Amino acid sequence: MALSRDWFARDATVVAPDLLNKVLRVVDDGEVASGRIIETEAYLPDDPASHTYKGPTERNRVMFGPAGHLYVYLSYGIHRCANVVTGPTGSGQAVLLRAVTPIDGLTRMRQRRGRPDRELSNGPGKLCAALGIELDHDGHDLLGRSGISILDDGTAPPATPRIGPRVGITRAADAPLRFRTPLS
DNA sequence: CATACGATTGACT
DNA sequence: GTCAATCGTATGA
Repeated sequence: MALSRDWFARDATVVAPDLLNKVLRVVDDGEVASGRIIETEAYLPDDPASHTYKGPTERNRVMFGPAGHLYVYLSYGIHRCANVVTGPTGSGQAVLLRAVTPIDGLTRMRQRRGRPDRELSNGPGKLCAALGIELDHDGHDLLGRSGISILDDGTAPPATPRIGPRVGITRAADAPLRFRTPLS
């Protein structure tokens, strides 16, 4: 079932671990691709590592908008990274989706990625490529009936998620804001 | 206007 | 393990 606006409007440090085991689904022209979220990272207000740290800009405007929307940006001029906007409107926080395990649309994912199954969607740029998330999706409402959505299929989040430092950033990298489902 | 850099990935030694 | 690719954004002249 779909998640509510209030569910997303909680603090990023709460939403990030709660997103684990939720299903990220992309419907494009009737074609479905989906995966179970297994790794996330929280980006907070007044977080030196967050894109919102220096205030609103053209790129990060979605992060200052209402929760439950998708923030997509171009990373290293090549890759796309997808985030879920969280918290009160205007607070500028989000959760980065770092990895999913494929559920539906495996054939299309292999086609898009051209990599071994293990590397289909085990990274923030990889999952966007595998699921077909584009820069056009920046600002997309996850509660809408079309396109990209996040669903609860009844699988509970892990009782004890593995928590660690964030990855691939240069500032405040030591903050324990990275959440991952323990290996089965 | 000019330029340095990044919430990454994939190829290569 | 190391390192180049690649370009929008931010920052400074």
